Amino acid sequence: MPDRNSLPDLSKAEHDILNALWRSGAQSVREVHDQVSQTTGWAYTTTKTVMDRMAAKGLLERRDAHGVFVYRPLISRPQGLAKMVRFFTDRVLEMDQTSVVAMLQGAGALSAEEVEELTALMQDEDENADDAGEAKR
Amino acid sequence: MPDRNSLPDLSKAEHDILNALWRSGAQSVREVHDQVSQTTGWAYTTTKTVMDRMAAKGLLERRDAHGVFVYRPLISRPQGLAKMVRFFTDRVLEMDQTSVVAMLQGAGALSAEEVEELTALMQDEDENADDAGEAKR
DNA sequence: CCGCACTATACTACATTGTAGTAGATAAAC
DNA sequence: GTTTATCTACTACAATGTAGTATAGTGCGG
Repeated sequence: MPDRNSLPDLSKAEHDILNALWRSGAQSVREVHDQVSQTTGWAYTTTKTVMDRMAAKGLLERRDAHGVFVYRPLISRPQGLAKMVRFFTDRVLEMDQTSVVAMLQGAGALSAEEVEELTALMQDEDENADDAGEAKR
Repeated sequence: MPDRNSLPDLSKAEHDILNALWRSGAQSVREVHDQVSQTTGWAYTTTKTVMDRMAAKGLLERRDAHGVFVYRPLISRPQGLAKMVRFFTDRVLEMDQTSVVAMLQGAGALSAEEVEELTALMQDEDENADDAGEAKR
């Protein structure tokens, strides 16, 4: 498997960027910015900075398309969601994740395949027993 | 109303601390640390630093109890949850919040009163029309 | 009584993230 | 070709994540 292992722990800003990319595919900073600025209110350079840092970290792939850089997400939505859903259920709500996943499915927030992938990922993590203290990121 | 207005935007670490306090009431750094370190793996001083910063920001009240400082949360769980649930539904999942709130209720993650308070808070925010661009924090 | 060990508290430190401004390079428009 | 709009790169600074070190009480073994 090419994936190092252990999903990335995404920040809020990173989620916003990824959402735009997951929604509409690979895009330039400008295109992403036009989407996220609506909800975030960010300056254009903020979007740019976050995206570049993400590319540097290997979260996005940056490619020159006729003079302009286009960014492509290197992780799938379920992969990105896993940690966040995990944090949300375990640490914010202190509840079992099954209800949440069930809800996602019911509400149509994720496609059937996405739900399946997400479920598998979260299960993996359980097995990896990433209990406290070890291996931060 | 004593509350300035607009709920705080809590970080993940802050949520962890607050959860311990909401769960077991006002506690010393040591007591909180014994709880959160299990899931976070933090060093004692990390817990301390975060809690002190929260006190400085007015999220916690710090009081000397016979030589040891005891911290008390200054916001309720629904207040703390509001922004996070909001972010989660709007930005991470891009879905309507009603399903989420319904699920919280169903799964017993929140008490009936908490759900009610949370619902009211999120509604307020909607009305306050805190749309993009203005008044960050 | 006195110094030692333990704990609490305070200060300092350094990396990452949040959020952006400014300068230089290009390309498009006159 | 000079001006103008973009894109990209570099820089900046505050907040957060994560902790180490230094100092001050405090109770214990002697």
